[in-house]
Amino acid sequence: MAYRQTPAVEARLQDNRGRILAAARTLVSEGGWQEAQVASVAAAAGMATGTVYRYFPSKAELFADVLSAVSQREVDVLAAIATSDEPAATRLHSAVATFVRRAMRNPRLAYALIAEPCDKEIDAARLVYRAAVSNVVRTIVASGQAAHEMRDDVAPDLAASVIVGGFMEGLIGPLSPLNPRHPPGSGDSRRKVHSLAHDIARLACASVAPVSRARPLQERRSR
Amino acid sequence: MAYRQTPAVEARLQDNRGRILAAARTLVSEGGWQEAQVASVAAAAGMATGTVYRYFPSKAELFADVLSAVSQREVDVLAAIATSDEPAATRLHSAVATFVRRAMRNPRLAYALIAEPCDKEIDAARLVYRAAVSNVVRTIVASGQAAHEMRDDVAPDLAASVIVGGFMEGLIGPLSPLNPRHPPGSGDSRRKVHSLAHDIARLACASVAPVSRARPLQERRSR
DNA sequence: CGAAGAAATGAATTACGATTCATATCATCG
DNA sequence: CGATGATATGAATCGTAATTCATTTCTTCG
Repeated sequence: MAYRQTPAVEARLQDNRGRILAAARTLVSEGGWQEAQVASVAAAAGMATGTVYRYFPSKAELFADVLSAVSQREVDVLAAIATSDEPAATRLHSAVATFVRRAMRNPRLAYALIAEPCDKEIDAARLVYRAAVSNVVRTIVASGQAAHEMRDDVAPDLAASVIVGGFMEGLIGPLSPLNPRHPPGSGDSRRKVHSLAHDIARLACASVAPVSRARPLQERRSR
Repeated sequence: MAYRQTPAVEARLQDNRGRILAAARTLVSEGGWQEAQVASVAAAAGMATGTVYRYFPSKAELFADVLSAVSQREVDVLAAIATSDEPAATRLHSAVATFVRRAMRNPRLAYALIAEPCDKEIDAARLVYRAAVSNVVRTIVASGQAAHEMRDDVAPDLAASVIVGGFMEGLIGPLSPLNPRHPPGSGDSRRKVHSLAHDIARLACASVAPVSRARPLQERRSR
């Protein structure tokens, strides 16, 4: 017996893993999924291709981990908002607007993670993320309904799905074209981002606003 | 010169093209994208693999055409509703509910075309479809705003994106799991489908309902 | 019928990047 | 140092369908 893992080594291994994740994240955020190749990641992390496979069993798992790391942070932010003691509508507005604003801080990355066409396996990982976000929103809606601050004639899961789908789709347009890139540092005219966030959040809130008894139900129509 | 295209031949060619599209559509609607292989399509259409390439330049274009054919029908249906002379809210409700109901008639196909992870190239074609649907919805919203029947403090494009993203996401859950399959013919308890459609449509309508002056803006909370 | 060109065939080729693995290098410790 | 096992390397391999193309079969018309 001439080997037992040293803390120094363990640290290096840990660090390598982090470097791989960071490199992968950077590549995606710069070139989208097109650049997301295992060999490129390895090169960017300063190691050989095969080494990546000592840390991740497959490309799909590697990028699923990237997705999950980035996403978990967002979910945490939303969860914090969701559990604050504001009224439900306020929390919903804040959650949606915050999500939008944060996404707009790195549009290329957000676009890649949310909407850009990518490998089937990676795409599948998005479902988990969406479900997590949807779950936080469901929490808000459910509490709003319990407090009679939100319409309670729709299941909270359904309302949450619709809201999440709505604000994500609303984001895609502004994120996607990768239009005239703004000089780095200006992010995107603060004003525009802010008002986009506000608009999307208003739409989200409106969909579950309490039905005023005064204003008769909109659609009479059946088909 | 000993050849000039005969109408009979032209008809056969045309027919072949149709058979390929039909076979492709059937395969997707039965097995999702997993079954969507050029060789399978050829076999299902009763011809050799290479023949498919005499009609379509690539797999991606073939399936993009399938997508576009199916989608165009839906867009047409929506467009008809959009141009009826009902109030805007009625049209919106009807458009959304109709879309949902129709999608639920063939959940497997709808799921594949709307949400199932698939090839990058095919996924890209979905954007075109979504844009077309969104465009119809935009029309409705814009007219509703013009008639002061819908809130006009959001750009119609944005509202349309949010609405479309919302109802599509709301659909995915019910479509996706491919849960306990219902015996063919029952489609899915009519009642359930109908109420799902109604619920989703209500959420969509609510997001652009006019802001009642009485009830102060959403995130302020009335009291 | 048969020449000429069109269309169909399907086995073989290709493309492409993920994944492997024999080899080299590094870390530990007696 | 040198033995032992861990870790890293990166060129070679693999897997999977899409795509091609030399050959065959069908159509047209003199």
